[in-house]
Amino acid sequence: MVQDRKPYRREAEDKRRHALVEATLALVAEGGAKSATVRAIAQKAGVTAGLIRHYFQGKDQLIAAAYRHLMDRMTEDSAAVLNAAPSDPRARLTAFVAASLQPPVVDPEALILWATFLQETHRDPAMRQTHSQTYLGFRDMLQGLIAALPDMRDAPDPAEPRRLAIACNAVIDGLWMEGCVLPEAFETGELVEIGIRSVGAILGQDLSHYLLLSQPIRYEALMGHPS
Amino acid sequence: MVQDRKPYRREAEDKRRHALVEATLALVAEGGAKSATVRAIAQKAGVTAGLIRHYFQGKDQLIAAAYRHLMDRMTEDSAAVLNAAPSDPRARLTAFVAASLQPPVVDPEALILWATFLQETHRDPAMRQTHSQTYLGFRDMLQGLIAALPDMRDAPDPAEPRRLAIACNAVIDGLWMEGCVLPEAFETGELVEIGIRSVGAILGQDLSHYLLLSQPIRYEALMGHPS
DNA sequence: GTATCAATTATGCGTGTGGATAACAAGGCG
DNA sequence: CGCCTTGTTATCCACACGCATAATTGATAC
Repeated sequence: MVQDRKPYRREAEDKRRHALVEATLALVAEGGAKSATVRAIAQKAGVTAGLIRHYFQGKDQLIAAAYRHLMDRMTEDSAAVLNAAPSDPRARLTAFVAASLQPPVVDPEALILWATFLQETHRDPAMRQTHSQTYLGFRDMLQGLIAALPDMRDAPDPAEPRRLAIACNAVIDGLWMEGCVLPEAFETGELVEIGIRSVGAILGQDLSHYLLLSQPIRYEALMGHPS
Repeated sequence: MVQDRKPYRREAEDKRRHALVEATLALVAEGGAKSATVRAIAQKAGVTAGLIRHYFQGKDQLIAAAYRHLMDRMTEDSAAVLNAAPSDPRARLTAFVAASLQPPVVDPEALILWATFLQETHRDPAMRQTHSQTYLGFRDMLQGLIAALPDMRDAPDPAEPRRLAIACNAVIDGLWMEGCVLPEAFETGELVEIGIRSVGAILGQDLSHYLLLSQPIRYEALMGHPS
């Protein structure tokens, strides 16, 4: 009756928390919220279930941490695009929009993660705040790109840039969403073309010429895939 | 030891199925998918849990029926707008867009329902088909409204109406979404104004003048509220 | 009325869940 | 080398879940 206990290594707190968060994202991405049980998460992270309560107050807190982690990385990657983009404001905006509507970002798993956490937004104030911050951060970034456009100097209404950013953000979100759910319903590059033309129409600019210069950002590494 | 059994009435199959579906939607709307247990659904419908299996093969089938019911009613109400709308194509389109971006339609509960069922879309083929049919139905309706516009006769590309419908649909979806999640982040009428202007910009038309004629559709009665 | 049938309730089962607690061992330190 | 801290495992618990099945009762027909 010799009990062979599972051998283990002691790891740094950061590493363990990170592994648990990644496991949570992976499970939610592949099977929805109901697949992310404490036991499944622990198994995927290579530990036993009890360890979760050693690093998090409960499962809810782990879920919240996973959401925060996901959103932080999305924001980081979005910001990274701006750093690597060319100097022409129109090309930068075009690259940004195009990147958001291509396969790495447009990913069925990404939508599942997003929809899952969005539900919690309604009840959990912390989740709600995370969503709010992330959304506004992304939109502000977009607004900055728009404001840098040459024809945006003479704004009749000071609130105009905000409205334009909201509108362009909506187009991107809507196209991204359907591209994730029904990828087979759109031809390759169709969403990008529609997105660029729509954003251009809203802003009163023709951005089609800058499409060739755009390159996709690596936006999805964080979407439930191990980094 | 007299067992007082719960008194009950025998009801028509339609009525019972409908009550169970409504109870499911209400529970999902207020507490997410995890709140919609068979026992909770039965209690809200005024019956006992066992009855669910008498009318549905299992919980999954009940969920699928609820999703289908929700989408069918959304489509019905959307179509109803077209019947009651004025004859001017621009006014019709404007009324349609405006109705989709106002409080009755823009509703936090609506988003929760939508996001919850959207998750299942990834795994359940029946759910996926329901989504696909509903999305395309809505978009085709929008495309019909766009095609009726006076300036849409001379289309250089036969695929152009489709692209425009996809783009306008995306704007509406994106604005609807954020209006549901962060209602306090937008002023009254702001989303409608942005939506109308954006759709107009995409279509190359100025629809602002027709905004006064628009009236909201009663779109939300189906969103988890008892009809 | 009373027999009949099915709609509905009541009860129980096996499983899996999140959480609590005790036992253990890995690695640092003297 | 041996102790100690604590990261980690192992075990248990109370509960809720979906599902199956038996018992009952409301309505209908004759």
